[in-house]
Amino acid sequence: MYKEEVFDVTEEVCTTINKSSMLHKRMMSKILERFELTYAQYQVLKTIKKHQSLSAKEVLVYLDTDKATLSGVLTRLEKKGLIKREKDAKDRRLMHISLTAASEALCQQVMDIETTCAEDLTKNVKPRELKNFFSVFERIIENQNEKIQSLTKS
Amino acid sequence: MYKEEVFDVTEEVCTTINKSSMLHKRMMSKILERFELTYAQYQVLKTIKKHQSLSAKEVLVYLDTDKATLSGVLTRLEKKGLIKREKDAKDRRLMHISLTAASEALCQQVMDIETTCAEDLTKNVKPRELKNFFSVFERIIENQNEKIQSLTKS
DNA sequence: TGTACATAGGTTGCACACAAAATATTATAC
DNA sequence: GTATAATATTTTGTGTGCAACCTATGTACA
Repeated sequence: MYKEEVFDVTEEVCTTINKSSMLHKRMMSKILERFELTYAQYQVLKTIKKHQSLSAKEVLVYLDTDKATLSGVLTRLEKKGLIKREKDAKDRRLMHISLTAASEALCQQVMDIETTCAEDLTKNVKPRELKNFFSVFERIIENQNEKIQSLTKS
Repeated sequence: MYKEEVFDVTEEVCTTINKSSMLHKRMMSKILERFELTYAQYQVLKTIKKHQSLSAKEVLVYLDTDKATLSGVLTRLEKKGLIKREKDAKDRRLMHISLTAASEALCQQVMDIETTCAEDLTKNVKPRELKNFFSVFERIIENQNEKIQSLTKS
């Protein structure tokens, strides 16, 4: 009896996390709509803005995403004139990616809206509760990574 | 100072949720690989199994996903012989979707594995902590829905 | 020096997320 | 009783997620 309850709750953890993630993407998409940006594109812009200039590889690490996906996103951003790509003079495999003046301003504008919005999401959560929430979440993510590791090996 | 800290943490909530969601999909994809199923396909099978037979519309409500996406998933599942689609005799707009003997067994097999895996994800989380975790999460999701509502109206 | 390996990045193919439009069928208004 | 609106589902187009493969460049070592 007790065991079954644990199982149910545990499985609900996953569906809850997925649901919330989906909602967040929907929210951001709604916000980004009028800027004609997708969420993935915005994340890339934000990451580059934070570090001034990055290689594609570095963006991959920061966003924990896939190079094939990123490649497409970068192509579209470049086409829109929101990023510049330049080959490294020394190591010609490397691409230096940086924002343009237009995207600097655009990105900052969205970041301001995002901050305001994000603040509302935890408006009725006490700091102490939020801290515990993170503590549990960190353990879950650690366990997820472990599980993926063990599944990848076998 | 304090305010900035709150903002940072809040924004981290979103990235944490997204990260965990991504990890869960990766984990499930790894598990489903050898069954030649995708996570979306499995979710649809599981939903139908739980309710014996559903219309596409009903599956949409349960999974809170998109009808265009679902249509494609159903087409692929039917092609693999894992679901049957039959038009309702009275209302010929409705499709009754049900599992086949093959997919009943397949789905149960995956569900058993999933249960075992999901259990591990909260292995080092106390029941009380998990309860609080959910309590916070419910509020966040409620806030997300509110925010999306307000963005959709304007 | 040359060969094997590693690394950064891109391309291709399949599946999914989602908006918009199309299609088919039923319900409602008048 | 026919025009109109509503509903269920599919189709189309763009962008993303990801595995597999390809290319170009750099590094290590015999």
